[in-house]
Amino acid sequence: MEDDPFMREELCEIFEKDGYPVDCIAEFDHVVDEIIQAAPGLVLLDINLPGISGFDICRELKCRAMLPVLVLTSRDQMKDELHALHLGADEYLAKPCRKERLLARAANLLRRYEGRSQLRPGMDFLLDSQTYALYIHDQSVVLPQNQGRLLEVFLAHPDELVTKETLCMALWGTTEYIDENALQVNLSRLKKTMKELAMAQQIETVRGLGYRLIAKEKRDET
Amino acid sequence: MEDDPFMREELCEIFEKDGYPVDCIAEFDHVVDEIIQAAPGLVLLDINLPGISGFDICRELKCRAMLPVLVLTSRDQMKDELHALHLGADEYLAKPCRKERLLARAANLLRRYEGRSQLRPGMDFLLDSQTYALYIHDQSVVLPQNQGRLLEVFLAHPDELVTKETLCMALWGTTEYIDENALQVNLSRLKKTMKELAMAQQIETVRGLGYRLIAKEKRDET
DNA sequence: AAAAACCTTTCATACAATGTAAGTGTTTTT
DNA sequence: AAAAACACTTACATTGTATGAAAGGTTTTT
Repeated sequence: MEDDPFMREELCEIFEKDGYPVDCIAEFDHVVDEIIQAAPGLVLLDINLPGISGFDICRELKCRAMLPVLVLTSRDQMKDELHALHLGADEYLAKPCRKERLLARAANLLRRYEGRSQLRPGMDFLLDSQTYALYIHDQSVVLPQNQGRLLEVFLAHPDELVTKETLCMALWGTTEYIDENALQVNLSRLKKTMKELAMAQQIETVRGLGYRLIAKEKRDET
Repeated sequence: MEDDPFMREELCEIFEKDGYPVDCIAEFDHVVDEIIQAAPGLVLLDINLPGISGFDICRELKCRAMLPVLVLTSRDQMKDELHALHLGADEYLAKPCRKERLLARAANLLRRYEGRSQLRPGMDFLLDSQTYALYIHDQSVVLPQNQGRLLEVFLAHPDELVTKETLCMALWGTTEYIDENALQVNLSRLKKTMKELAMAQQIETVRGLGYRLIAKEKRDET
């Protein structure tokens, strides 16, 4: 995705010379749909697009598909970099940039995602599993440990049922004794912050069995 | 990494039976270099190693590479857990331990780290100005507010002199009264964490005037 | 050597995170 | 309809972390 025709040509050439098939996109309506349709192995995204924010595209892409995204920009400001990483960009390169470096990064990304690229149901947020920093809607919040651990478990099993035992394990590392109440309190707190952040996901209760993370729209199916 | 040959054999078997290729390490010189060279998907680390501290290895590993680390230790050393988690271990299991549990944790860690890009060209760290989450060396830490604010100010003026007034402003929003001591204490704490994280930048004191953030190598120029 | 500027540690306080306990709400069973 | 089981939320006490005050140490300057 690149609006400058000259740059676009050059990028295409670089990759095609190396044997990669390339799709160029210069029109940016419904671009995410298009990309998902095309199902490429890697997305090269220029942040400086006319009339539309590359950040928004990046975020939406990362929400709807598990694809490696390489962000290109001339603005080599720290702030943009941060922003991009929040939105899940995998790499970030300032242009101009040597083509060897670009190809190396691209190859690296492709290798890393090999066999794993896939469309993913609506995740509109990112959770740093080390700090439990939660990035959503260009906001970021640090979750308390317990809430972070719980959300992490749900993310590892999207749409699946998660038993109370599993959740207790994640919190206290033991299956022996399960403190139902403490778990409920922590879940309640997590739900509250999820609501406050207007997340598109919800924690659904499966009476007698456990819980499940589910997109809000899906709530009434089943 | 395991010194006991019997245990080592057993662990290898468990994982190989499940289809994971395994490298065993029983010699602990330059072990971190070796690990980084081998670039495994997961490190299994015994804390009780002869002649060397598993904690140190864990810390160094986490400084220099983004790898999931699963710490193993005997059950009676539970208080080590805190220590290990502080050094960035991702999981902590007491042995003996059922192999299903071990495999589950390992699989979970592998999943969690998969696709997580922490390569950051240019600056070797990033600071989220909302949460003060600091990303460095494929680690992430949430700084206390004051340390975050200070570092933020320095980032806004890289290599430039920053006066004490400016810093106090950032901390307490006033120029009227300046608490030199409190500022010094907070700077001291920031320096400490920067050292612990092995950051390539340093805060340099300009006697009588203020402070300056500067790359370590540059320190002796001027 | 003495003074000035700066640094770091220790301690007390304030605040946030967590578990306990109690009370309320909601299903399911009788 | 009542009772029981399960789930949710709030309030409070405890614990742990972040912070500033104070004191003593170190480096630089005179």
